[in-house]
Amino acid sequence: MDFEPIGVATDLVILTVRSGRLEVLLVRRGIPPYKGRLALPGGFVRPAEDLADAALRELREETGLAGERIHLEQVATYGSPRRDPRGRVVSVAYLALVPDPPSPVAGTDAASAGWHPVADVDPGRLAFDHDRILADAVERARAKLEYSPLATAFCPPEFTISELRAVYEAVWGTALDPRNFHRKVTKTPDFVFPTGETTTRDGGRPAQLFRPGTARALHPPLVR
Amino acid sequence: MDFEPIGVATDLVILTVRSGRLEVLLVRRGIPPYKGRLALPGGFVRPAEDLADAALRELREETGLAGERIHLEQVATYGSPRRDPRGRVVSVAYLALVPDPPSPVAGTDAASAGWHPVADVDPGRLAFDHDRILADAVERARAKLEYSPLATAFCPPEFTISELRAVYEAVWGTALDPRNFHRKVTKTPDFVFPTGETTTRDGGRPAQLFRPGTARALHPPLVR
DNA sequence: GTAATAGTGTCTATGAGACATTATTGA
DNA sequence: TCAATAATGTCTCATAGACACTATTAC
Repeated sequence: MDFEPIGVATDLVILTVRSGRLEVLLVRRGIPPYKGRLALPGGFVRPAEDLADAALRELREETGLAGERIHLEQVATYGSPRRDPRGRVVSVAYLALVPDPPSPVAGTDAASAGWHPVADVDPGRLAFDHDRILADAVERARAKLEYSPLATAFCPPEFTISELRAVYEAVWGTALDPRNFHRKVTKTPDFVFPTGETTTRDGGRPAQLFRPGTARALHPPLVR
Repeated sequence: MDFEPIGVATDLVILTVRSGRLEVLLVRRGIPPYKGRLALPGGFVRPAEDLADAALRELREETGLAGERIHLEQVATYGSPRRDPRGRVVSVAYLALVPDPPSPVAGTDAASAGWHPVADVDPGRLAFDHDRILADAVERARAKLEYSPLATAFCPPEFTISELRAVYEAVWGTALDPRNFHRKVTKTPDFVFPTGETTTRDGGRPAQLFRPGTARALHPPLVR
């Protein structure tokens, strides 16, 4: 077979919502190139490893989270010849959404990993082309909230409509009308299912608890 | 740098609309594996070549079309360890939309390349995992017609509203009301711009000619 | 009681779909 | 004349957004 070997890596954009803000997991690089700079977690794909498995492995190494409660999807592949000064590396970027509070960051790179508000990540501060990758992944997440039940991936297994709304407000950066939001979510078929339980953890009148529904797309979509 | 070399290729899903049908360009493989089977055009990325440039090069080799009038976008990357029996190959799939009638298929692989109605491509007939790649790309095209002005990429430089509607009907496989379609398209800001010219090539009363507008997204979206 | 949040009801403007009607060409 | 397609207008129903109002807890 006639081909030039190229390094294939995966980079992860791991997002969560904490205290009303959209945050991303970044690691501080301990070795050149870009030593000392913040970067997305990632690494090379192993010889017999599927791309998604490589992303899941990185996710586990960085957060200690296993796959069940995690939404993981491919975003895009970045392959400019000069994106890595060490040589030709093509990187497949994945987007992961984890509930708040995520398991404490643990694993081999634990010391250098931490959560950063997406709004505080200045352009040009990240290593490689990770600014672009982060921007593309965040835009993907924002767009998918409209027509998919993705927002529940940011929530604990059981959540209130208010908590779900807080996810939308954090990701979109806009305020939503609580009453219209409640009506739209509960009227969208199979978006969320009531558990029958209630909670007062948000204060005020007890709120119904819901679990993620079976819908894979929202009809009609929620609009920004 | 510590990585296992992996072959990186691009595969193209080149779509057009001909005589009211959505068609895809396929090549018949002359060598193993999958000798004699239909496949998407594609090839390995060169050492100093960007991914999109590799896709453009393949497009030019297969269709003789240069880049200006062509819509090209990345769809997804496929990297199952066993997707190519010859060894580990990761393929970045691109979607290309070309106007009808496209330039005659020419180039090195000309003899084996031809247009096939997407509806006639039976599952399991294509080489490698190209069935899946084709399905993903077609679904991407269908979805993007709703909220982007992408359909104009299937049209000649100047087109009528009827011709644009024929694109939607071919890609979506549904009939649309000509009157409501006309109203929605012409009312969507910057979707299409009138040239001031008319044509009678579709028969009947002369129709205004339009060029693609400057909009990058449609507000509101056209719905299927 | 007050404060806070949950949840329901109502009004209105907008937009989508159905479809009538008129306009302009070729044969 | 008729046939064909283009383009505009009208009607109705559904829904999104604004917001009044009631419900249920903690203090």
